[in-house]
Amino acid sequence: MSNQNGDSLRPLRHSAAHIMAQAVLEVFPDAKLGIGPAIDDGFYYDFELPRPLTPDDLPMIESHMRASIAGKNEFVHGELSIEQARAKFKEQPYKLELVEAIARGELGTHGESESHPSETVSIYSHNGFTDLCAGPHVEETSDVPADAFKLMSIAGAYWRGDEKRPQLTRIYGTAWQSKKELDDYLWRLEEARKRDHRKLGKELQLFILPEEVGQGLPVWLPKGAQIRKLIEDYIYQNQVERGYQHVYSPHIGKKQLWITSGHWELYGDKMYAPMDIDGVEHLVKPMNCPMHMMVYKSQLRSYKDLPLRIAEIATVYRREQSGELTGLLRVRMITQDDAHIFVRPDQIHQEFINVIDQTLEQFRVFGFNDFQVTLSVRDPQHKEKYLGNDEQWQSAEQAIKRALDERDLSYIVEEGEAAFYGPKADFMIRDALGRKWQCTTIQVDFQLPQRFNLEYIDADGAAKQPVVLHRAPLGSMERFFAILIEHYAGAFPLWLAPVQAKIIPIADRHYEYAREVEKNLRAAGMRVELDERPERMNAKIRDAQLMKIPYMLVVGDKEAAGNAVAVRLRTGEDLKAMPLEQFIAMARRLVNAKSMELK
RNA sequence: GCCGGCGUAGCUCAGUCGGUAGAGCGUCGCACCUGUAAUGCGAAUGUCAUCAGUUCAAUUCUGAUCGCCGGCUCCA
Repeated sequence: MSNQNGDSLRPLRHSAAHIMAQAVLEVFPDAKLGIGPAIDDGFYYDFELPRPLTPDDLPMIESHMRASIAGKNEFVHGELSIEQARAKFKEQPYKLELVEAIARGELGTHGESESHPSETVSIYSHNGFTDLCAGPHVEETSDVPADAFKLMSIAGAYWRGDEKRPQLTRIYGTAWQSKKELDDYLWRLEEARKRDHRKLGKELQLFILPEEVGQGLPVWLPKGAQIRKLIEDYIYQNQVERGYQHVYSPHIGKKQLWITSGHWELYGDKMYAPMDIDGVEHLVKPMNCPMHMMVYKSQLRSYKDLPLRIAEIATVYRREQSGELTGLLRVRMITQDDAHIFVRPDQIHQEFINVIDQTLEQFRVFGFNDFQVTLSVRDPQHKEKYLGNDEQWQSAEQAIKRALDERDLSYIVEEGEAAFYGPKADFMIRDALGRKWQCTTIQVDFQLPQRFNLEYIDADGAAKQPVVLHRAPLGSMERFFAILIEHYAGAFPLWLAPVQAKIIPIADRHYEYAREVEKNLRAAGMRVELDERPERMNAKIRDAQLMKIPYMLVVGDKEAAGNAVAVRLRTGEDLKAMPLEQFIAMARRLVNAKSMELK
């Protein structure tokens, strides 16, 4: 979770990490130290320990930390030559590795982002403990308030993020200026957990992930499926208005399709094992690209046909690592709002703008205004890793940059993060717990047109190669739905609410009128349910409230007499009785406007 | 996949220092007929994740398996 204090809290968190490292060394004198940076909401430190750590060990480490804090020891900054550092950290193999990396210029030496070979390393010492550290730190240990830090969890983390290196024990902690800030932070975490899509998905009966079906394979329950259908209908309509043509394609196909596309070689390990069908290997489709290439090739294309926009809300299957699966955010069945746009090189820029506009429009409709854009470009040092010539890359990267600039989007450029087939722009959204997830991707592709021999006949009569734009504005239905649930905390706007209104008769004698109301609202296109359980009105209101249903329509003697409904909003507001026709008109207006409001 | 934690009724959870388990909600039945967040009474409900081992006896101890949760880029 980011916050404005992030930077000012860095020294405090850095120091807390150091105090923790010393505490761990007091408990485990043989521990080997990895790294211990300050992070968004706290700090961590990686250790190689003689035995596995359990959460029960944390209070003991915390109490060592408190003792250290009470000692009021100064943090002293120093510099060592590489030689001195090698001697100083000779018992600490991980630190030594970092010293060598700094000497070679693979790591920044003083916190700067660029790195270059260095003659010296920066160190900090307190109370006889010296650590390799760029800093900054607080003045003394007691500047870390003893009641404003907490060790949160233990995790495994590969040394320098590399699966092939040893796995160290990571201890996560959080640290703040005051106990109140810590309590606020813990409270925010608690609130975030309340809107976790996995919890709400269960409570609101939106989806399940049955063990019997398999990991990462969701089953959408009626209410969740209703919402998804509404999202898909919106996407479909929006795309038709923007000149897209929708297609359907098979869920399996010959393996050769993905060999041709190059995906098999790169992502073969993430695909489900090929199946033999009459002696020919087939794959469950891991991406749609080849299918849409077939659509393009189904006839000879003219330059006048471009851009040709081929869309499909299509499900693909990918074998994501089991440990990476998270609710609906990371699944093995992925339904993309996919499309491939075939353009002439001179159309890349305009079409990129079109897709950006489409993405922003769609996000806005769903109530999102806060995301982070990254532009992934080629690593200029290793141009050989990418397909396509300099001119193509430069013009494509420039086209994307100009498009982002023209739409006033700030973005981070990530060199070397481009796909091998072309540059891309990604949009990230945060979930309730502050984790960032990629939704949108817009990619330029020079490779597929070549691999599939795509052509169009240009104005001069010559056959030329189109460029393909891959794009998925919302990303996947699964991930987007998860983020949507958390964004609204389950209280969906009227146009998306699976049940828009609950009809609540007060007594048995009102059932007949209640059924009439139900019939009229259904006829008016509303999604309504009638609560006919033998419960009291109060209980029915409570249950509708817990299901976050936008409207509760109470009907009793008065309403039956006046062909009315008493409208209660899920916000608790009472709109009092109004004629049924008036309620329908209000709801219809709000749905058509895709409004977030309920009145 | 790897490290750590967890796995008890549909849901949320308690419990058994080894003697085959309980609450609330939900479900079902009966009564109540109610005006804006839980009416009362009664009933049913579990291979205590799975499989093996130790034991007279395992839901409890041990091991394996499956699943879930947190973590595995963020500048020593």
